[in-house]
Amino acid sequence: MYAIVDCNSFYCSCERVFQPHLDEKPVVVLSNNDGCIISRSDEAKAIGVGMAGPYFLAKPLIDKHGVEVFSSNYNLYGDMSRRVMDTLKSLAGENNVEVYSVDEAFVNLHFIPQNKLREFALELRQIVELWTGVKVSVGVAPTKTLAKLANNISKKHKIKTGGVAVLETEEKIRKALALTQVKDLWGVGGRSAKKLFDLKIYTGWDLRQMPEEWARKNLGGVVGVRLIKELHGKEAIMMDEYKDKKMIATTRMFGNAVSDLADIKEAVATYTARAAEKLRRQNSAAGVINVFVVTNEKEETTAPHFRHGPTYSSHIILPYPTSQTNELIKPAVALAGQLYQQGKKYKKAGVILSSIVPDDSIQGNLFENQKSVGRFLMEQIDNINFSMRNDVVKFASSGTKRDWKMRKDFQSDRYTTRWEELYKVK
DNA sequence: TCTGGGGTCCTAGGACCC
DNA sequence: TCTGGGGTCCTAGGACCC
Repeated sequence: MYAIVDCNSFYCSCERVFQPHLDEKPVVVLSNNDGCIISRSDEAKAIGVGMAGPYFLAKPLIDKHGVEVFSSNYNLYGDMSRRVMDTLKSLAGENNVEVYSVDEAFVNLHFIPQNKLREFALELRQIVELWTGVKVSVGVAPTKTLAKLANNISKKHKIKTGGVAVLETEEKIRKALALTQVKDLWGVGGRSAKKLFDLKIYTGWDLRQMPEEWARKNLGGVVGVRLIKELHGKEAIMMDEYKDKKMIATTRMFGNAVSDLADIKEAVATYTARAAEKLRRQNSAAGVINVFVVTNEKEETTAPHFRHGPTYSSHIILPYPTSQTNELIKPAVALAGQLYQQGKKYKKAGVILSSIVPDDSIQGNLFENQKSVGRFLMEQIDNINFSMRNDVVKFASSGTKRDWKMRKDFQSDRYTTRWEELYKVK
């Protein structure tokens, strides 16, 4: 049996831990650049604030009801996430916890007897809240897909379920599936949902009746087969141990559209430095660097209400894999220079590192002289930047003025990761 | 005026090989 | 005019996730 533990309105909950007067009040958290709404408290949902909608559209509603608004504070959320995950690991054992996202983890419950499942799930829930201040919902079932389904149920009926739903019998699974629309199943996105709807397959139970071979042909091949199996309670998606990332990206919208090559280069250099830090944190090196820019040109698109300009991208295969900021910034900035077109306005840029290998197994290139600033210097920079403020030490090409930096008009303090922003009791 | 930012896995099809 | 039958590796793009 598996549990999925999911933090309720995670980003909002993090803000509330340090501003308890906002409990029971409507709260929302915005994406970078204060663009979209990415987390809503139950009270905000009740008022009718939509998910992932643009902030400016929801603003009248938000003002009318006095909804508390926060810019995203990823330093805080990242640290709170670590605390929640550490708590789960201490209760269930490190090897039984798979961190699935910033606010979700699967827990393998093989060590819990059938008649104690609910008890243990409730304990997880209570202790996480006690130790971190974050409320979670727990779904328990024979497979990950069904556990996600149980979790949806526990969330939808918080009061009745106590935040915990356990699907341990065929009867309960059947009922739950019959009450669930296919689009709400884990692994069914918009495209498949529409296809299924056209085929008159409406509920999870309907879908479970379909043969695996049908799913192989009509529902994304092996992906569809796995889904059907999981709905039958046959485990097809196993616990995953932690794996290094195969791709590392740092991309941002600009606060304002920029047209200067110097600004673009500055942004790309900064993103590269950030991506290189992520790379070093997992002791990897990258063999390919990809840079892209997005203009604000109008473009014919299938989604006219959500207009991005065209994306221009290009990549370089590095002479040898590296994780050193200076070795990555040079080609990245060069790519930015190639992509840049005078007279266009740019609203976004990004850097993607791929062909990632462990950095202790870097294959030397016979023809390149691998003289390096050395990992030592990188480590020192990372340590200083981490323990002090961000970016006390940075590369000159990252610039210093950053006109292109994003908007963050409502940011809370980084209570748990910066001494000078520590939560003040009095 | 203003619309995140990450990731994963899978498949199809092309290039190339014998 | 006729034109096999495998393989592998790589990439782009689709679909999905939070």
